[in-house]
Amino acid sequence: MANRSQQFSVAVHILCFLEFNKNGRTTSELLAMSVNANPAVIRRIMRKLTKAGLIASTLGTNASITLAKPADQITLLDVHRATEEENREVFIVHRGTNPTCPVGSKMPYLLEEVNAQVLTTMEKELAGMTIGQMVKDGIGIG
Amino acid sequence: MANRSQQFSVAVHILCFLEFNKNGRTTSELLAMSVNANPAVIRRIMRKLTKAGLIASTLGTNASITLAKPADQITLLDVHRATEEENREVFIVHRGTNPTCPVGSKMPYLLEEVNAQVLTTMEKELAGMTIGQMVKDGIGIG
DNA sequence: TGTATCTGTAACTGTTACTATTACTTTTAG
DNA sequence: CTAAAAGTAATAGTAACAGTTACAGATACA
Repeated sequence: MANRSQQFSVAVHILCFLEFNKNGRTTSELLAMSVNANPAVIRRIMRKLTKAGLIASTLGTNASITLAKPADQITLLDVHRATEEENREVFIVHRGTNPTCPVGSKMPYLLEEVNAQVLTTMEKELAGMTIGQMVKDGIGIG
Repeated sequence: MANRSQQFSVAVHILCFLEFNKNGRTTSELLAMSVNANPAVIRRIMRKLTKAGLIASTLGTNASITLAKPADQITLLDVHRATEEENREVFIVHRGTNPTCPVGSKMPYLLEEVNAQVLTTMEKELAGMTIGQMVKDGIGIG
């Protein structure tokens, strides 16, 4: 498949952590410890989640990070779109084909069609899963 | 998504070309011209397709490459499994999480479950598409 | 039987995209 | 005013892939 980033994984992790720890204060450093990554990496992904309206954060000494809406209303499709917006390919469509060849000239279009179909199916699947479910079923209410 | 390789794309291209040109002789150099890539790249992918029983090739002066079975019986799932066998992740599962954290210790397993579900759905979709269809509908019989 | 052609394969290089890291700015509670 | 934490940018390190070169192995054909 097409993208080699763990941003989706880490984003789901962040959101699950926020739900799990909703009664405590969560900082990027705390998240970094749970994910086992650099705080700057966490903040880089947070930026996307904030832009997508999934989390909110405050600044200053007692700064904290929280979910921007109930965990049951955050689907994995929301997370996927937030982190992989630029990358809409399930597999990389090779576009540098030979335009003078009857096959080569049509392949990119055909592959784009295949990709679109698969992506749609995949997104439908992701839309049925929520952060709330994952925490309830997989981690338990903290 | 998880893999940044165009091998699936090129593999589909190769198979479509073989079906389209089934009355002519196809060489790796001809394929390389259509794909617009180095013949060695073509042969690298051919190796996987041969191993998967999708194509057959002969050696020597009049060597040629052919489909090993009717194009209607080659699904995109076959192609996907042939090229992405080692890469069973739709997104990269981050496994280096903190094992002493109640969230971090469970995330890899939870993400693997999500991945398995999405992958299954995706594979079902790919199983419904064949090389035969693509050539018939998208390129036309040569 | 020798030679040309083409696949099979291995090794190396270049490129690209991602994570890790560092450092600095901005904001806000006390 | 100071400390703590998010926001952000720039750089370095790393890993995976495509591109390339080179050569070995097989076979048709003269």
